[in-house]
Amino acid sequence: MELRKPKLEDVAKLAGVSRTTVSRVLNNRGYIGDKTREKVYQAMETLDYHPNEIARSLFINKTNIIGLIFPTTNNPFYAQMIYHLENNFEALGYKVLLCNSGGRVDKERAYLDMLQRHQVDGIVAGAHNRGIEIYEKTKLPIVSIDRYLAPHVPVVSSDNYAGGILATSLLLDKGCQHIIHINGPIDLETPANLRRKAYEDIMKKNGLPYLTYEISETTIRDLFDQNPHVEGIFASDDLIATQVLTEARKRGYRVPEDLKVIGYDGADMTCILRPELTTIQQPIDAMAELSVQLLIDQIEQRTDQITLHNSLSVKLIEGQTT
Amino acid sequence: MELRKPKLEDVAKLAGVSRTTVSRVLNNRGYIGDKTREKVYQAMETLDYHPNEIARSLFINKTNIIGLIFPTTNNPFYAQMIYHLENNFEALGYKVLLCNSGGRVDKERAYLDMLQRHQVDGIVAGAHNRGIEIYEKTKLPIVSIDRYLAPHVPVVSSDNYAGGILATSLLLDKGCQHIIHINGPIDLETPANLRRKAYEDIMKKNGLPYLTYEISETTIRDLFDQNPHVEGIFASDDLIATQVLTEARKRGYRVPEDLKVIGYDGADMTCILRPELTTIQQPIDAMAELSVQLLIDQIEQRTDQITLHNSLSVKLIEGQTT
DNA sequence: TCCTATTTTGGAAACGATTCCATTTTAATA
DNA sequence: TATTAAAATGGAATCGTTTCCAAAATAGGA
Repeated sequence: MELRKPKLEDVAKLAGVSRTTVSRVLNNRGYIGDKTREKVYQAMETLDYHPNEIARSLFINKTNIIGLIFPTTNNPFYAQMIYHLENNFEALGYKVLLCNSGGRVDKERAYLDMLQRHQVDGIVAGAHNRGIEIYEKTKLPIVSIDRYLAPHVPVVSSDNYAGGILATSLLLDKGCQHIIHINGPIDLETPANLRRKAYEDIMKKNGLPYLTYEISETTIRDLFDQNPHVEGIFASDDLIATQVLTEARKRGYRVPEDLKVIGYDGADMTCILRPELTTIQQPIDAMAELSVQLLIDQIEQRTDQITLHNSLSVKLIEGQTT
Repeated sequence: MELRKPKLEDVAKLAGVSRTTVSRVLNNRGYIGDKTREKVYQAMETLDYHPNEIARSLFINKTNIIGLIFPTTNNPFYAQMIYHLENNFEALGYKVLLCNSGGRVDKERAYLDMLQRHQVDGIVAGAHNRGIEIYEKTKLPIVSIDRYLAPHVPVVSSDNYAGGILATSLLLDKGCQHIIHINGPIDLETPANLRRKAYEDIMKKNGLPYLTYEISETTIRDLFDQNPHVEGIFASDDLIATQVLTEARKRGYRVPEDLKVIGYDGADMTCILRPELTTIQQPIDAMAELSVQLLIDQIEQRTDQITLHNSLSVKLIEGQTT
């Protein structure tokens, strides 16, 4: 009863030709007689034949699959990045295998291993764990988003330092003196570290005290408890900035009169859900596009075209929180 | 110079055993002598051998890959759904191929075809296009999120009708008489239609006029232009609700005094970014988990365990917009 | 009509794993 | 020690394609 999926050989048999001929029709390669081609198409139609891409991949030694490793899709920045990566790859005939590392080193390692076994043609790595040595030794085409992986792996990022300067300067220009920065977890090798450096550099340059909190469950409450007179907060991403806003309103601060807040990322969803938030917007779409380009260049051996460090510029989006 | 990836045969040769033996070590199957196993592990180590999953898949006729078809990852609801789907599948040893249909029928068709060619073990379909006949004829295990696909395809959804009742009732209870509903695009076969039906039913039952707008570029402005005295708005998702809030504030409405707004979905990101929004929360995590369960049941032929219609209950999250 | 170049086709060997079956080696029991 | 069962190993076929090579058919020109 359980009838097998039709294979190329079944098509060949029904059309009365050889496997070779069917393969030629399928791939439009070499010489093919018109009536033969027609017969083959007919046979495919009647059998509802779908070529087995796995068998094909095995032979041609290419899968047209790209691995995407990110901490999570459940975050406006990554969600948008992944969306555009998928779109761009799809347009070029590549499929994407999605891996959520969840910020865990062991998961990232396991995924990396899995992707290699699955013979992916390349990887876009956007997770931020430290100390994964596989990146060093693999010969696989890789592009990294916002993290140094190995000497030969190109990195795509936005200009985090400039973004940090932009954000801090804005708060200073608006008259803030007492400015605090909130950073993501520092054990992750995130680009946020550059944003922080910019903040600290410019505060130093202006002779002002600087203070950086590392985000945790209680960070935001602690910050307000310990610094009731804070005038400006630069959060290293929009989610943190939003939580700051929420807490500030709960405590009766008027924003932007008493307190100014600026975030970072400026993903589409954030801009819709929090249009009033001032933020530094990363060019997510352009970053995705460039990453795809760089990966394809590696896959197709155009290694000469590849610049190792690619930094795209950010943009200030002024809302009503500054 | 360009040295080939080591294959099973290379390992066998180096270890001085047969391919069969190496395969046995690899899969922990059958009898294996201890010293032999050790030799094989050694050889794998020195060669940095990674088994070729493609070749394996071809033989065992299983890929352990699941196709995910959704309109986009760049939306809090889908982003969270995809995140949990991926996590649950990963825990069971499955990988996911991500497909963004972008709401286009032709893309969904193309993806479906691609997934079949790639021999995926199953599909979770969360896109909402009409008239895709492939779902009717394919023998592939499928689970649909929130859409009827074919008689034999199980559907996972939340109780949209109850959600619509809940939302509309709340507005009524809070004293609204003039309540308007905003729906997504009606040419998509979305569950929003049930939410709308609930809204219209209950308004009728209360002898009140009802009015549904279909979302477009200008819908929200039109709505306010044409109904300046609107007291309550029930939006079919949180993004629309947020845009309503933004426009309302721009026009000077006080929320919730002059106007009450309720959304739908209640995704984690939305709750962080818009904590004040009242919404109907779908049990996204549970929906994902159940979908995975239903798909695996099909893949492993436990067809008796499968209920065709699975509706999970929703929850009212009261914020400050009502 | 014959010869050569082009077009059209098919046979068989890959691709890198797994598994069936058979064979050899080792261990256990009488 | 002989006998038998269990443990350990290997050979060859297979999964569904593609491609190399050779052969057959057709067409074109002298």
